[in-house]
Amino acid sequence: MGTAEQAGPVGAARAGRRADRRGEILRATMAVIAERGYRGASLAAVAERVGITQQGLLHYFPTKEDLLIAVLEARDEWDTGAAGKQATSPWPLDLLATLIEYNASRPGVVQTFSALLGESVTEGHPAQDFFARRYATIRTSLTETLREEFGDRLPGNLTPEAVAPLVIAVMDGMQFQWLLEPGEVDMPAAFRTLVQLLRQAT
Amino acid sequence: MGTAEQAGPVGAARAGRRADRRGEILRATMAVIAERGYRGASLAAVAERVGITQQGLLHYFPTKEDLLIAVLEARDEWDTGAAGKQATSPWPLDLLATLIEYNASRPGVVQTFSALLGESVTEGHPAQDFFARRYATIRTSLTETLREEFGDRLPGNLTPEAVAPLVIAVMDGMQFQWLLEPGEVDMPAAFRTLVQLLRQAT
DNA sequence: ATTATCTATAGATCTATAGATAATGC
DNA sequence: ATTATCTATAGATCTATAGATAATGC
Repeated sequence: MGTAEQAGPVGAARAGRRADRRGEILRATMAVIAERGYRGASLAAVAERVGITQQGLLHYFPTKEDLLIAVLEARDEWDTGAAGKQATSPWPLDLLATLIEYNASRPGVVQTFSALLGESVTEGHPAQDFFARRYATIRTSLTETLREEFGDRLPGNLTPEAVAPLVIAVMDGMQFQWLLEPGEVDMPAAFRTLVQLLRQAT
Repeated sequence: MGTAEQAGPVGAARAGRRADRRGEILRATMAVIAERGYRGASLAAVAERVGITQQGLLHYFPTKEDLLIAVLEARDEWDTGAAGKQATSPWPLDLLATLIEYNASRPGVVQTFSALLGESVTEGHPAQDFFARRYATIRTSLTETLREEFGDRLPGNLTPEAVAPLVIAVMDGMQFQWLLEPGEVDMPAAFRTLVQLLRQAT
């Protein structure tokens, strides 16, 4: 969902006031989550950033959890949108490398989702489902990618199924090292290193 | 946990009542952090688990942050202790694989530190230094390990320096996938897959 | 009318301080 | 004496509900 446009006035006013405000709130929420995590993010802090009161914010998102859900949905749309309009089409490794370079230029977004990922392993966290589903989807898609590029066997006689979770782990794990010591690690280079490791002759 | 030995009889009472109590508190703290993260962990929840009041707890650790620091110090000791008494001696890859198998049998501990790692990327989190230092140390040590096993060049003509961060990223990243979907991923197997990838002939 | 915000506030928590009381160790 | 805990409480927050008021769209 997300696009709740009653909009559709005369010309076509992009998204409507309400949708604009919602977008503004979502961006503020992501920023506050990056700074303090979801549990540490207060509605008041988000509202202040938008320039309204905490109660005004609840007019758009009735509960704090609704706000988080909306952030996760926006991410879902971004993911599938960036995947070239087809949620199912697997990304070639080189395109993934490009995505990682893009991420490296947006530390704020990386921080928001790394913080959420970390929190999501705690009991009853509302983002648990999101990340579990996301991993399942990405593992499947990446397995397909690897099979297309390498066939049924990769170097070391490994299967695409076995290697896919590794590739994902490298992407996630590097984000933490990079966020903590941006000067010490080169996230895109690390991914290229992995690709090089995979592509060498058997 | 569970064993709350006030033991310490005549002979030489291993650690003393106070030290026992502190240990008990630290274990309770780790459990609560695993459930709710550090920011979400309340002193009252930790105290309740120990069976004292929140004010009683502050007798042992004057502030909440002191409590976290103590948990991180305990982890530091565990790390260097497990490293065979020598903080500097690098672990061979096969020993690392064993460590990961051990971790796979202790989801609680993994969850505590994964949650902390995630939180640590948020602004001013008190565990930031701990994880930054830890990564720096592990990267150095693992680089040495790789150099000992492979020399200056790994498959794909890669350097030990370039590969070390990857290996760490795999370990961290796999923990998140495993915590979120324990049935779907095999953490020790993933690490063995990585080792296999590294060890194949060039 | 509907939508966007605001003021007021209830009801929970949370961390930390102050000071009392009971138990333990010399 | 020192150590372990407790009761009482200050002072901040936090989320969410209730209800008023102003602005916008037909």
